[in-house]
Amino acid sequence: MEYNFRDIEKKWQQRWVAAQTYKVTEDENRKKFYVLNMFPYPSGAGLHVGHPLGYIASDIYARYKRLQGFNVLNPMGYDAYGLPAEQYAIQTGQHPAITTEQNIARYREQLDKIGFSFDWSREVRTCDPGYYHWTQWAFQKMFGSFYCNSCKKAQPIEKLIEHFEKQGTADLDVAQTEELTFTAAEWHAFDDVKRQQVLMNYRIAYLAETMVNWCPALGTVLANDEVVNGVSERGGHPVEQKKMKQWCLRVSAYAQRLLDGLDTLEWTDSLKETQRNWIGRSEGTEMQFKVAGSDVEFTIFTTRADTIFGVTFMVLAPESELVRQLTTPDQQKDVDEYLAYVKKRTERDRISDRKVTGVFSGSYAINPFTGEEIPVWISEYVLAGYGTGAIMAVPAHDSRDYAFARHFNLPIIPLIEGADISEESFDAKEGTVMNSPVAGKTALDGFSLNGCEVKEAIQKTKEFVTSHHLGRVKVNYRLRDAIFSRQRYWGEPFPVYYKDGMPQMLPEECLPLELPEVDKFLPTETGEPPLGNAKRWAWDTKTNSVVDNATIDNQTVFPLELNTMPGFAGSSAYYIRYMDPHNDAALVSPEADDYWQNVDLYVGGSEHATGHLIYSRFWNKFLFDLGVSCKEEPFKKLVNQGMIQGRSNFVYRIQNTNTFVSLGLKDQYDVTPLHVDVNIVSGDVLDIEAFKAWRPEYADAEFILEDGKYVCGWAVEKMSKSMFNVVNPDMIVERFGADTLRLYEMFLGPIEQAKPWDTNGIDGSHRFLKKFWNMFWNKETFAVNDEEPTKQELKSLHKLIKKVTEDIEVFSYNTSVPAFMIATNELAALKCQKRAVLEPMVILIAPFAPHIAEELWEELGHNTSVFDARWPLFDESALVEDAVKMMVAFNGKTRFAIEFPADADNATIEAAARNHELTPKYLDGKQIVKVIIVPGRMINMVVK
RNA sequence: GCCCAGAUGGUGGAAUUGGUAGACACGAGGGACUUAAAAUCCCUUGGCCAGUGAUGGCCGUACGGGUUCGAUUCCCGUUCCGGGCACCA
Repeated sequence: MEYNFRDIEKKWQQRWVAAQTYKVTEDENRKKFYVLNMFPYPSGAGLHVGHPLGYIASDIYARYKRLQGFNVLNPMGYDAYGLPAEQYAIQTGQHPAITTEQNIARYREQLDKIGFSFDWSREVRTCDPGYYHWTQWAFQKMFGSFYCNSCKKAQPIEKLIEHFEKQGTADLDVAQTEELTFTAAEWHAFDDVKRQQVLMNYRIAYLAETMVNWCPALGTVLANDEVVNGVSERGGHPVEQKKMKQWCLRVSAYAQRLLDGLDTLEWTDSLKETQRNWIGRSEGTEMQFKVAGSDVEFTIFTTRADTIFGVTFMVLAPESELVRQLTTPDQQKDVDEYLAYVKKRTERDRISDRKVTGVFSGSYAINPFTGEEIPVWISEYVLAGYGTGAIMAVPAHDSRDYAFARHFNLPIIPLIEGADISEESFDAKEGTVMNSPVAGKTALDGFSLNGCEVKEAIQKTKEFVTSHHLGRVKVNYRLRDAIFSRQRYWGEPFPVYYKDGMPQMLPEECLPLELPEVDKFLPTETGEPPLGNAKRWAWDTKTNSVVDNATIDNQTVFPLELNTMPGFAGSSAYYIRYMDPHNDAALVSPEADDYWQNVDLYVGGSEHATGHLIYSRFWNKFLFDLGVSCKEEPFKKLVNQGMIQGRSNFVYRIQNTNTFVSLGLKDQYDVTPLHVDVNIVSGDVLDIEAFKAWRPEYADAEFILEDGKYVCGWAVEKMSKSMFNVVNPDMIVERFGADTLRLYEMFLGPIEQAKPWDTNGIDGSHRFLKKFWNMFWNKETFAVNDEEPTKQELKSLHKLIKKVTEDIEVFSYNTSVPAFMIATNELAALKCQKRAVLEPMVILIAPFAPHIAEELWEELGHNTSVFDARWPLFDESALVEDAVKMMVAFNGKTRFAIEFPADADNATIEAAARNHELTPKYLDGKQIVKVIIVPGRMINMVVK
C-alpha cells in the first residue's frame, strides 16, 4: 500500500474537527498542562516556513503531554491590532478590520494544513470588543491603584486617599513620579482638580507630561523597546524627543519584583540576562550637596561613593530644574546658548556623535566631606531621566568624566594606588584607595579611606553617609515607565472621558467602549489623533452612552480620549483570557484560573525579551496583586525558537549584457549578482526555462554553463519577499505532506538556533515516513501480526522509547528524528511486523507526525484516536547489554581489553583485573593505573 | 566599553554530560534494477601515510596552555562570530 499522505492528512484533519478532538475543558480529575505559543500578528504576507517552527515544537510537546494523560490546554489566537493594517488603511481607505479579517482567514487556512492540536474554540483576537473589554478593564484597575513599596504590592487608591486625609505625605513609602510633601490639612484644603492632579503622581496608570519618543513618520509616540538606535523598530523612521501629555504605566514600581522573579523561571540564561540588563538595577548612594553662598541644596546619585575625594566638578543635566536655580547672572548668556544647542539635538545625534560639550553654571557646590568648593557644570552627557539628573564627577575613575575634564581642563585626582590615568581613566572597581583624603588634609570627623580595598571603601562610605545624614543608600533602575498612549486608530480605545481637563473613567459596567468609525485614518487637521475624526465620540454621563460630538456641553456630555492603546496592551494578558475566553462577567473566573494556573511552556521568539515579556510579566504581577491571577509569574518555562533564515540564490549577469554566467566561471567576468527566485532553483541548479519565463526581460537571456548546468550562488539572509527566498509551507505540504514538513522542521537543528531553510534536505524526512509506513504493509495487505517480539526487537523499541522521551523533555527534537530512522531501519532489517513493537512505535511518532499515526492506529484496529492512547513506558531491562567491556588505561593510552558477561558484578571484574586476566600485549610489563568499566558502570581502581 | 551565549567534515548537525568523535540527514562519487526516466535499493565519503588486500599507523572538535589514565566536554589565556545593554554615573 502506498503512503498517500494527501488523502490521509485531509481525512484526519476533517475528523479532528468533526470529533472536536482537541477541545479541552477543565477537569479536576486530571492534571493540567498549559502550552502556549506567542500569538501571531496576521500580516498580509501570510506564513512562511519559519513561522510554524515554534508551533510545531510546542504542538509536539502538547501532544506528548496529552499522551501522558495530562489535560492539555493548547490555544491559539491573533494579536490583531497593529501598524501594517492601519498603514494599508491610510493608503487604500480599506478599514483595518477588513484587512485583519482577511489575513486571519489566510493564516487559519495555512495553520490548519499543518495539523496542529489547537483548541480553536478558545481563539481570541485582541481587536474583538469581547476581548479588549478586559484590556480596558485592567487599565481602569491600574488607574485605580497605587504601588505600596513597603507591602510590595498594588493597592486601591482609596487607601492612599485615606493616608493623605490622616497624615498627608508623612510616612509615605509608595512609588511616585516625583516626591511631593504636604500635610493632611493641606490635602483637605485642595480642591477636587488639585487632588486629582496629586493622585496622578501615584496611580499605576497615570497621565503625565513626559519626554517621549516621537516618530513623525508614523505620527505617534513609541515605547523605549520600540526604538532601536534612534529609529523606529518598525519601518526604521527617525525618532525625536518631545514633551507630550501621555498615559503611562508605572512599570518601574515593579522593577525589583520583575528582577527577583527571574530567579524562579526556567528561561534561558541569555534571556534572563537581557531582562536584567533592561531593568538595570544599580545600587548606590544619594548624597546632598550644598551650594556655596546660597541655601539651595541638591542631590546626586553615585555607585562610587568611595570616590568622593576625587570629585573635581559637578554636572547637571541640561533639562534639570537645578539649571535655572544655579546659573549665575554673568553665566546666563552662555548657559542659554548651550541649552538652545542641546534642544536642537535629537536622540540620534547624541548617539551618533559623542562630542564633549558643556557650560559652566557659575555656581560652586561644597564637598560635604572636605568643605572644598567644586564648580558646577551643565552637560548633555548627564541624563535628566536617570538618578537625580545631577552627578559628582570623578575624572580619574570614570571615562566620561575624564573626557570632560580633559576637554575643559579641569583637575584630575587619582584615587587608586598604581592606576595609570595619564591616557585614560581607571574605571575598574578594584585596587587600594589613596588620596582619600589627600595627605596633610583632614575630612569631616577624621574620615579616611586610605589603604582600603575599593569594595570595602564603598561600604564604609555608605555607612558614613547614612550615619552623618549626608544622604542615603539608594537603588536605581534603568527600567522606565511605559508610555501607554498611541496617536493611532487601530488599537484599543481608552475608556476615559475628560471633565475640566482631568480624565474620568467610564463606569465599569459600560465596558467595553467600542472603537468608533472614522472617515479618515490620518490625524486631524488640528494635529489630533485619528479618533479626532470620529463624529460620535463623546460620553453622556446621564445616559452612560456614546453620543454625537456636537452635543458636548462639558456639563453632562464630555469628550472622550482620542489616543488608543499600544500593541503590547492586548498581548499582555491574553494567556489568562484563553483560560476562560467566553466569560463576559470577568477576565477569568476564579475556578478557571485556579485550574490552569499559569503557562507551563511558552514558545516564541527572543525579540520580545524587552517588550512583551516585560510588559506581560508586569501586567500579570498587577493582576496577581489584585487577586485575579493566582500566580505571580505568567510563564514558567520559556523556549525561544530561533529564526529560520532564507537561503537566497543568485545568478550572475555580465555587466551591460543579458548573459548569465554559472557560479564556477563568474570570476572570469565582470558580473553583477542578482537574486533569483529560490522556487525555480533546485539543488542550486537553475531551471533555465522557468527563469526565462520568470520575468519578461529575461525571456531572451543567454547562459554560460558549466557541465551543461547553470549553477547558482547562495547566501543566508532574512527570509523576505524582496530577496525571493520565501518558502511557503503550503507548497511543502502539497508536495510532501504536513507530517514530512513537521518532521523536517524539527530535524533541521536545535529549536533555539537560528538556521537557514534548505528545502533540499526534505527528501530524507519524506523517505523515512515512507519506510515507516511500509513496515506495516506487505504489498497491499496490512501485515501486522501478534507474534512475540524477540529480545533484539524489544531492544530497538526501548532504545527508541528512552531516547524520544528524554528528547521531548528537553526539546531536543532534532535528535529524536534520527532515533526514529535508526529504529525503523533496524526493525525493517529484522522484518519485524509485530504488533507489540509497532503499536508503541505509532504512539511514539504521533506527536511528530500525527496524521500518519492516526491512520496506522486505525489500521491496527482501534476505533479511537491515537491521542487517547498512553505513552509507552521504557523498560530498562530491555536495554541490558549482553556483555560489558573492560577498558584498561596505562601509560597515557586507553585501550579495551576483555569482555565480561553483562551480569558480572564489579567484584568479579575487579578480581579479573587484579589477576592480570588481560590481553597480555597491553600490559607488556607496564603498570596498570586504572581499570574502568564502560558503559554505565565504572570502577576506578589502581593496580600496582 | 560592559554582560551573555557560541565555534565539531563540503552542509545541517550527533556524541549517554569526562570514556571508541563525526550518529542521522543532505550533498558528492560509484553500483544494482530499468529500453529510458522517475521511484527504490546497495556501497564509499574528516585529512594524511603504508599495504594487492582484510587492515594498520599518524593527525584531527577555532588557536595556545593546564588538570586527568583519558578532554569536543572541566580550568586559564587568545582569536573570531552571534545576541543584549550603553554617555544609566
